[in-house]
Amino acid sequence: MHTEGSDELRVEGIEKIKAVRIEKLEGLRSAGINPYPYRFEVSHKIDELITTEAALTEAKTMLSIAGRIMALRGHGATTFGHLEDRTGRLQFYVRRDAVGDAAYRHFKLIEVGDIIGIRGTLFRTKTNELTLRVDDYSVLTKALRPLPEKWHGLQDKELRYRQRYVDLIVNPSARDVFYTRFRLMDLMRQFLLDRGYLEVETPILQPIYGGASARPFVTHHNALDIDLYLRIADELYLKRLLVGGLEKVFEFCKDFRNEGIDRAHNPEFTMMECYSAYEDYTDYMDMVEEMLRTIAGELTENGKVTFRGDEIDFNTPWTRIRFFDALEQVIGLDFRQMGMEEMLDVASRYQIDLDKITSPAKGLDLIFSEAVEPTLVQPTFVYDYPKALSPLAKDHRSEPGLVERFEPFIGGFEVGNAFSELNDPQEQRARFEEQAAMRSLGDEEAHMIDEDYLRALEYGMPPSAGLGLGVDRLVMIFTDSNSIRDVLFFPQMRPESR
RNA sequence: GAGUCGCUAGCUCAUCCGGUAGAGCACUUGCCUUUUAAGCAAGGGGUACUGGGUUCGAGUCCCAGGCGACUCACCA
Repeated sequence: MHTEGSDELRVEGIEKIKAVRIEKLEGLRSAGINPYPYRFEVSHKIDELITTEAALTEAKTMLSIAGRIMALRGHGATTFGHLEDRTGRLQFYVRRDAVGDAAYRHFKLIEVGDIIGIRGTLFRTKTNELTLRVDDYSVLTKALRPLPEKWHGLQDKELRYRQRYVDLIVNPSARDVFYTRFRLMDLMRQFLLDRGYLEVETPILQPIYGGASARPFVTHHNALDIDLYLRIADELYLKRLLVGGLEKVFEFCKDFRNEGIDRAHNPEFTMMECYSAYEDYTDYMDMVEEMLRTIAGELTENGKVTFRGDEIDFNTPWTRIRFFDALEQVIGLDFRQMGMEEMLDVASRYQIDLDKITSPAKGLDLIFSEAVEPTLVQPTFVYDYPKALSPLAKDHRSEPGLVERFEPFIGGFEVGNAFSELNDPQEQRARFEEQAAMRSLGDEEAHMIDEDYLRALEYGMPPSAGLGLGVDRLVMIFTDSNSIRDVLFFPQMRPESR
């Protein structure tokens, strides 16, 4: 790319800044220095230097670290700067008489944002800052663009989301969120592996979508000439594996739902779904409680997190309340025997759009979301849901009209969904047919009839508990993030114009 | 989807009632061998999101569009 030439003087703005940096890059090349070499021998990460300083200084150990230059302060024949690697930030000190005239001259072609490796020994400056005295350095990567302002960092949320790589360079708080995210996923994975679960993978491209109520993305396979759906859940595949005898399985499942984007929703998001043969939903309430207590214990000092100003405590046993009891507790009415008219009256008190109440079950669902959910700040299980809302859950063993289902709530957020899994193939077929009827009435989110899944159930699926946890939402709670975009590296955005 | 707010230098932000578009950081140049938010000094850098309109004159007022943020409504 040749942007220079006769009108070089007219190159301004970011192009001018890049041109200057390219000029320095060429300066390095003409001095025989490759600005993009292949490797560098790193002896220590910066946090190791900090923690083992005394021994290293005592032994005058020759050290090497690598990272990005975040600050430079030149003073003629000396230069101070800060180098940052994944573990921390360290001051370095370059002297002309230590590195030599030529190397010092070439060092002037290095600037903030470049990645370098340095070798030297530790000392403390007269202001007592731990510093690496540089004997020798290597340019590792020349950067052509300047970093954002060092004090305020990158503030513009749009830029932070679109150019996450820059956000991660300059905003430590952004890095922290993602370290927490992936540590949480590791802890969840280890918790399940420790209990004999097998981590599996199931299809993302599915000929029939199911396992949740949502509109899917559709794509097309050319060779087979069929439409395929990006999965909205992996539930029905994991339960096929239970039929196959795998007994305990889980998957970190990227799901895709073709719906709106807002603070709590991204078109692709991550669920963790797990299933265990010979257990039921009460076992899984215990497990979820223990899992989150374990995770909170590892991620926090005291098992407590602050989310939107509320302190959430994972140490104490969770509140467990039945769906209708929760409604009664908040609203003061028994919804079990309530007629449609009275329900509509209640719904109108909570500013619910009455047109959305297409069935008694839907009305209960909406009233619950509006009136009860926001009150469930401390970890709470709501259980024993109306059957009509749960086509994949098993009938309640003693209460007709209910299913053995629970949802964990934290910080006013629904963070998951679990049940004793319906494994009666005839009952499942009947439930699918109800869904199909709703579909034909125009409910695009109702389930499709999955004949292969029914065939699998006909071979026999052991009594099982199943659970889906919304990973993104849990990360939001553990990082006190207000938006799902803050816990996804690359949230979905409209394409940049131009 | 609705409402509110925002978009000015690479970044962070000013520009008061419509009157020549400014600062800090970054960058360039000079000086400087323990500095540190930024050593000291000087200098360069602008399609004010886009397109219309009003006006002698628009970053500023009006209209339309683009992108985003926040709040609300719905789905995890």
